[in-house]
Amino acid sequence: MAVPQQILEPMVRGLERITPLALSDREALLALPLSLRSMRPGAYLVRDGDRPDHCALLVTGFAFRHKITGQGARQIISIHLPSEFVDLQNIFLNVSDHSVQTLTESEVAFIPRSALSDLAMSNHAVGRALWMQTLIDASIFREWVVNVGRRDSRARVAHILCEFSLRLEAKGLASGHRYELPMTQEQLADAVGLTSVHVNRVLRQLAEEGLISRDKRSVVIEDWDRLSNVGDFTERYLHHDVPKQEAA
Amino acid sequence: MAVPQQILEPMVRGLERITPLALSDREALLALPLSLRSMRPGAYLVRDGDRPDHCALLVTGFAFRHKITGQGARQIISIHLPSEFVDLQNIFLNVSDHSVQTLTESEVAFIPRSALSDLAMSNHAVGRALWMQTLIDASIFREWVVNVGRRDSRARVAHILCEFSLRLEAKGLASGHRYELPMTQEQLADAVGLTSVHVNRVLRQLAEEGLISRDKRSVVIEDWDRLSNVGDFTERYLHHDVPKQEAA
DNA sequence: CGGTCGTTTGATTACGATCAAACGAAGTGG
DNA sequence: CCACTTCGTTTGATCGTAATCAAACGACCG
Repeated sequence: MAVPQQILEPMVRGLERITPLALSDREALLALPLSLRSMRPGAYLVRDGDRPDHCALLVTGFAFRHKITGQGARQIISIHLPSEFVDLQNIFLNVSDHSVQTLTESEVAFIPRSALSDLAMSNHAVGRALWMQTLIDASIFREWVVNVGRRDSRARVAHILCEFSLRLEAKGLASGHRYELPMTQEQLADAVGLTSVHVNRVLRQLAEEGLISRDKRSVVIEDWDRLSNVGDFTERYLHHDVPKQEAA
Repeated sequence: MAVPQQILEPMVRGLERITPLALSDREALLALPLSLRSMRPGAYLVRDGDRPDHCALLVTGFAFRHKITGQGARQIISIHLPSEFVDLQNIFLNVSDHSVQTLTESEVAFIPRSALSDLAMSNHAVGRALWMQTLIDASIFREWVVNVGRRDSRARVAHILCEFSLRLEAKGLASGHRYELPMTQEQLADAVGLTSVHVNRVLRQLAEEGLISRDKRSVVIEDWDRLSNVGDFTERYLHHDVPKQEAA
């Protein structure tokens, strides 16, 4: 269980990787009101069509956003790691256009929309950081359009494995291209626009070729160069280098 | 050729459809410095990897954003109508993660990044409006992920035809579900993740069934109910109703 | 120990890609 | 003004990737 003062701290550190924050900015963020709830795997944080009065922040655990088509097919639109906002767009958009569910047992901080939007409007640095976070989210959506629209099955799976590795490592949640993938193959399939049967075959083949190894949910990228090549992976879209670029 | 004072006016009206602006907010937007350029079809406004020092606003004409995969395939990520910003995320992201090209002969206003970000940070209403515009862009990206990830070819094409119709009508650029589609079938194919050959067959079939009719680039949606049903189209993701919802 | 959920494997099908070619419209230059 | 090119559309034939259908297996859990 997260200690109260530490609940928002990783989120603040995440924003600081995007843009500099003064001590007062950090304190304002840490002082945000919130209600903390434990959620079981598969619990809904937001439903398509909701008019949420709060934004959800993952304190611990993983979550995903998705939409269901009229034919009942599911497309997963993004995966979220601990310390990330899962529906920051609801700070200003009134009706949610998609659903968010936990992947794992999670602790979720619900922050009132008004408190978040007031802070974003009154504090320039915080507003800028939150806005930039939504811009980076959008960049990842764009890459996912490309992934499902123009890559074959091998590349799609390889690409998403590379993305997870870098995002987890950027948060210090993994190292050495080794991590726990908190998704079933069916969820992975819905993230890359394939069937779970086919994802299974692709994963097996990537393992046979020595690009990755797997055990249960754990993934090790054994050959980053070849896997990122197969997955046509370039990290620019993650914008992990934003502050460094500013200095350049 | 646009008259100087009127260059930014449609953009301002677009932002006002999103969130209320005071007279002073409108004047601040209209006073933004810009350099206006005429561009031929296919001209690049931004290139993947650029560090732009300005944001591009389409004054007249149409444009699209895209990425090219390592295998040379192109995925179109969004289409932009007159009066829209085509790369508003570059207000805060330093390196562009995709390219933007005109579809048609266009007039483009290049606004210095610093002028736009200074205004967004100093003027709450303008900042909020621009932020919301980037959030709506992101919502459309999410729907496109679903479109290319989980819909069959008929639905993909029908869906995008419905989207264009509503977006054009919202700007007063079309009415009666009748409009000029400023794209080749190959560009349409790259937007929906298909080949141009297959898009051609789908369009022909939709026309044979009486859902649409076509002549050159002009499209008429003859049966909105059936086409939106085939395309699994729901307009929520366009967030055209944002202000009305606020009042509710 | 049965039951559920997720993974794995095999057999067959089908949707959209690919390859190929003709056609039409618009633009260019002799 | 007409040949000629270029670009986009259209149609046909064949191919291949991933979907679908089906079933067994393994792990975890009550």
